[in-house]
Amino acid sequence: MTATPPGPCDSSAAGASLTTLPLHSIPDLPHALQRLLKQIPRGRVTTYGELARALGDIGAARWVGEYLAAHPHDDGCPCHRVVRSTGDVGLYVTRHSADKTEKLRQEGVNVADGRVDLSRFSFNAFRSSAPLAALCELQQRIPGQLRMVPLQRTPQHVGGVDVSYVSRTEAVAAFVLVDVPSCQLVWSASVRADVTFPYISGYLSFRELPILLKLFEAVRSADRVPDVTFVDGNGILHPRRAGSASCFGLAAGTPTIGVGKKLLCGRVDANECTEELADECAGLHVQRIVHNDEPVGFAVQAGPKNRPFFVSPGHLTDLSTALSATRLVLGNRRLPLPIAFADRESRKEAQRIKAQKQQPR
DNA sequence: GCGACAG
DNA sequence: ATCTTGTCGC
Repeated sequence: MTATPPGPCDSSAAGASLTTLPLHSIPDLPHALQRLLKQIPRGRVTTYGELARALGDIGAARWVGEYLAAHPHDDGCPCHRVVRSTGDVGLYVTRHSADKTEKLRQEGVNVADGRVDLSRFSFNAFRSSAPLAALCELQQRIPGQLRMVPLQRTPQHVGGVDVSYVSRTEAVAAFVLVDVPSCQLVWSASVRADVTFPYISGYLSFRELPILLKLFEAVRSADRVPDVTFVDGNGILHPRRAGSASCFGLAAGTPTIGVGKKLLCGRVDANECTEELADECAGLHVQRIVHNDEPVGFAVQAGPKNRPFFVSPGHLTDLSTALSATRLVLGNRRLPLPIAFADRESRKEAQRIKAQKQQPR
């Protein structure tokens, strides 16, 4: 007998545990960025993209820009030394680019026509542990631990989870329990938590996993664990097959299905896929999503005037199950009902908390 | 200048 | 995701 090579979604790995997802070591990205910032010498500049690269992924450039535009700032802060890759001075934390230009000139950086000559002034020799590169490597070990298997039976209870934000640092996660086949919302719960990891495309799980696990603990305590849970984020429809639905399913040890409103990666197969459809849902369009020559999910259009959504298996489900379960809970809305309900509940709870903070009595 | 990268 | 005026449609 020849050994089976461990491939993506292979079922040879041991049972999932929290050690496979070391949540205790999620890096403090804002702190890492602050440390990099201090390394830029007086009289030199760097770019948002170079800082992102030093953090371990150029994809974090947008967050670097957003963070520096509104961060804890003081007199000694060197954030004026970060400019756009074009050389344009760019935005400043004071909202006045002229302040940034003035500070640069004071330390000998020429600014002509709103631009810096990067070939003369740029600094890129950062010392960094590249925390995002480490997270990327962690993600690459996820797919081998996922179980792509069908559900044992038709689900009777389907869960949905979504996260809303009360502020930049505080989140609310809501869980809804939907009965099948009535599609009625039969129970819901929510939890609050501080969130410090930023949103960076491809790393959503590190932002939302802690609060999702806290939420699922509450679900367990109430003995309301569903047969499968829909998550507001992709499953294996991810550059490294490690979307938030997959990571959540793995960490919680529960079957999950991912739902995205935009296509994160891969391409929509031009051919309508008719085989998976036992066509009883009129006007339902389904097309395969292929990434790196692998089928990873489906684009589902519920109704002719709806934009499609993108469904993929997370953990303890497979492609076929993800689609069939979706059809079980597809109401008249654009999105599967567990996602629509969880979205509504988490927003409602976030609004309630905001109002309560303004009017404490 | 345009397109682009879940939430 | 959130912010946020007006606008469109059921």
